[in-house]
Amino acid sequence: MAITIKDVAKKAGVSPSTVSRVIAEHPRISAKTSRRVKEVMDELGYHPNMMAKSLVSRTSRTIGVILPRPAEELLLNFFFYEFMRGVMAQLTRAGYDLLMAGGNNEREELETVTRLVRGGRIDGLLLLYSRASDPVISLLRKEDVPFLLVGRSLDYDDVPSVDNDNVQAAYDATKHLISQGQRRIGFVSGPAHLAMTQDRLAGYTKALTEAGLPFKQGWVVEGEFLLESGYRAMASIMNQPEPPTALVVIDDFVAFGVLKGLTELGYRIPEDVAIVSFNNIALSELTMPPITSVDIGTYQLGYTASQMLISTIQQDPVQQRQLIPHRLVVRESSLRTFSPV
Amino acid sequence: MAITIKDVAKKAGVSPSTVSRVIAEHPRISAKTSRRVKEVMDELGYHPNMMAKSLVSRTSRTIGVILPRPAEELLLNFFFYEFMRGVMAQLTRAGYDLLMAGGNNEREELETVTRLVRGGRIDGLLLLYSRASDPVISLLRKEDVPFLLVGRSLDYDDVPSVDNDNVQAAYDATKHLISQGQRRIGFVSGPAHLAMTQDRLAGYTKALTEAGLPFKQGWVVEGEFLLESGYRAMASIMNQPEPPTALVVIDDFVAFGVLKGLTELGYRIPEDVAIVSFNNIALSELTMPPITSVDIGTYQLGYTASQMLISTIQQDPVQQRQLIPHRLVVRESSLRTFSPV
DNA sequence: GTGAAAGCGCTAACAG
DNA sequence: CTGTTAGCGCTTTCAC
Repeated sequence: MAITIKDVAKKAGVSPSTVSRVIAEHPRISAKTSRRVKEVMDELGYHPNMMAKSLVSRTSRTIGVILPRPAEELLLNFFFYEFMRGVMAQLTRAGYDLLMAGGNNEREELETVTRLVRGGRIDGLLLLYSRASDPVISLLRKEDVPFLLVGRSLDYDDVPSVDNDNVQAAYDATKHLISQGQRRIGFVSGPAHLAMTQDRLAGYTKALTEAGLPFKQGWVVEGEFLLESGYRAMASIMNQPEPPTALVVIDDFVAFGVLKGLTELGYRIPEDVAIVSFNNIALSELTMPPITSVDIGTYQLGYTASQMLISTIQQDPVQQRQLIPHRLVVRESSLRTFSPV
Repeated sequence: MAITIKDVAKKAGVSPSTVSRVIAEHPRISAKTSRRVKEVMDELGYHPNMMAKSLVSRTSRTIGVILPRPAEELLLNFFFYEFMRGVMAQLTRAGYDLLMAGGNNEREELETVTRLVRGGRIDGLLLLYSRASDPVISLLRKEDVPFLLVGRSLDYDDVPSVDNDNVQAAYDATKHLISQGQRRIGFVSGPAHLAMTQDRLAGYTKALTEAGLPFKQGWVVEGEFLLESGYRAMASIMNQPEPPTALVVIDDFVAFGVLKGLTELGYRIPEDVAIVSFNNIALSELTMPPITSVDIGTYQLGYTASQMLISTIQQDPVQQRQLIPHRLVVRESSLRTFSPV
């Protein structure tokens, strides 16, 4: 039998309510009593029963995270651990725990969320994706549950979220290529239904337009976040009368495929084709040549996401949408000067 | 105010206990009542309050996972998501939730575990590392909390765990090189204090010995699970009078560095130096050449780990230690025949 | 400043 | 087969 508040009370010669007040740091409690009770708690190794506490307080000091299904985003593979470290760092600081849940399909997912929310297991929810017309978001809004989206909702623009400025990031990446003297710049894209893809494509287009460079439909290939995606894209994109001499690639993972495809086709990087990519995963600097990539601040995304969510839960004022700064990490794959033509 | 068991009871014209019995699928309840109550539950959108349930049942149907600190294992970056998917799949099936916690240092970590265990928040714990003389394990044993280790404990051999047969895996990998005609085989190692490193080194040595091949101290380099580790190792290992013509590398991540180091030194892979590695992360097939790697069944590790832990919690008989099968995925980096010498 | 008592939502004897 | 009753461990009025 675990030690309860009563055991502490008895040994300290006070009432259970006093012990409770000491735990809650109630102001109207004498310093002496407080000290005495704390001593006894230590002696006995007392730890409050969270279930009882939650039952009466109607909060769990726990936030939920739905583990995305693999189909959704393969890039999570390299994103998830770092992101969760950021989340955990903030949660630990704030004294919250994290409950991870999931479902094998949309229906199960919705059921899980309902169960957790209605069952009082979580005080808020962190969402790691942004599908169009997401029933989970509708549910959370209806039930008035605090939640926060990592990314951007395509349906609502008043959804609390933390994100990168993907338009600006792609703009910067493209600008970088332009500053290297590139004029024929293509774009290897991701799934078109993702906000991230749309935003990065927009930034790319914007940079081209501003610089008065041509935008060619044939220079833009849509792909998946898959191993082969970038690889395959090369056959089609480079097999044109006037192929691009530089590529903005949606993600490092895809960029590895691009690199491989180009090499096999006999192109040299960056001499024949320069490459800029996104997400800056640990391996970007290990390829040959190392890939220039936009660091999206994965840890910071997680840290800020949980911070905002907790603020929402505690009804502190928060801005609806926060942007995490990105940073272009220039490596050889994009440098004209690296090997002058 | 959420719907409680009382609301359901009133509307269904029964007592709260009857509703409770219906939820628990108690055998002595009439089919009619059961149906009626379930109808009402659906109508009202009732979901049981988990806190109240846990309080009285003294179980939380939740297992804990301690998020390892980054310093511990960088290879977790590529391991974590896949592993967690396996864990979640099994937990969802079994109707358990997952609580993730962590600490910034050993003391905090121990405190967190104590808090969760004593506070009744978790029924068992999944440990993702195996430090020598781990205070967390001592605590869990003392408190008699079900737990399961992923990997192998260096201190106790009666700790419930799920692991790969790393000796056999390294043996197989080395054997493969030998079958390719390799006779001078080196080993790029990881941190020596890890059981995984020790086991793989043992398997490597065993294969050499069995084949009557020389084991040279200079052909074995210890490293970290770091980007530069494999890269740097090449300078020292290849700079010997008789350098190895094949390498067994502790991890894919390190192997990327090895690949890069060798290429820069002017060696061709696999013609001059053949490579076999471990963990088979998604990028192993994207390098040039693609790397032969031992797949360790990451998803399966997670799935089995939670399965075993749940069995332990439910006091079903479980074997203390379970091994997940590995599988050598042969790619170009190890094939002599690929480009005959 | 502290204690007594009621109750959070649920389960589990004990009756009937 | 079902209802009544008594808590699980904690917080929180309401007294004093």
